[in-house]
Amino acid sequence: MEVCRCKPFLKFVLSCDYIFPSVMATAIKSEVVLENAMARKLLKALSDPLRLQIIESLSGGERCVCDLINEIGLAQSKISFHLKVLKDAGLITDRQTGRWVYYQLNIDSLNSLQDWIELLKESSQQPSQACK
Amino acid sequence: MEVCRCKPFLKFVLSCDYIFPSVMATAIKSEVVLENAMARKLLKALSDPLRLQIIESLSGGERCVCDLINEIGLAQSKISFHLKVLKDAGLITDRQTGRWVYYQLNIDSLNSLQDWIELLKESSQQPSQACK
DNA sequence: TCTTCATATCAATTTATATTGATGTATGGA
DNA sequence: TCCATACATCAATATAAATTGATATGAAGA
Repeated sequence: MEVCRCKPFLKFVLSCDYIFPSVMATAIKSEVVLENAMARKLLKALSDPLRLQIIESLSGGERCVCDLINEIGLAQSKISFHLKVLKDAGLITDRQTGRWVYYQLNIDSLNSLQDWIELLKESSQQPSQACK
Repeated sequence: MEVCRCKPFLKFVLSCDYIFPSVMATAIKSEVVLENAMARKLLKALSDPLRLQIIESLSGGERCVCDLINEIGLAQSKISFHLKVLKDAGLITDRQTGRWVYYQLNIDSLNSLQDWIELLKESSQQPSQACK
């Protein structure tokens, strides 16, 4: 009995939001295989211009919401909304100190995304053909 | 005169749809720096479940639209719509033979995306801080 | 030329996402 | 305890994207 190897090519390993332990912040490769659904969440979060602007801001280091509001110059509710989307995707983490909430870029999520793309590439470079 | 290095950290090099010459199909690294807008287009294109399914199909090799319709089992106009989005993002290329149009995954676009993410990571790992 | 098949495109609708302005919540200082 | 600040959340609206069913295009065979 032969099985067609064309279709499902990405291993489904993780399925929740607890994917990026900040513990492994120094890892170069993520060692974590993203589930497609999680990868899509990351991709969609990054694909918005405002959110990308936030990410760029955070790439300069930790920022509180008020910093971001000043840097980007937009309504607070707007910034908060997009911070939530980014946080839900695992791209950023937050930390509260007094009245301030500081957000930080989560490099692990970017590593995981790179690895996920790598898998996509690898699976497509197999010489397997036209299973029909 | 000091310039704040916090903000703009991605080089803007290319700005049109002619980014991925199929010529360089064997390159491992893309050698192409994606403009943010183009990167966002790629990210958004990949973030849709149906389009990802199409990409997965195409990772098994070239497919005509009718193949995709059979494999995925959805309306033709739907498939065509998403193929267009993927093509506009540079993720796939097409080639017509008679009545059939064959689509193929463009690995270069994935390389470029990986490199773009790499830049994002690198810029955020600089010890530059709090320019305010 | 007429017909069929493969695919693209379109207009109308539905669904998802983002924006806005307002209100809620928790913290710290007076 | 009262007020101001920092941020989150919400309801209403606006905008963008996807779906649907129909029609258009263009190639190939009769």
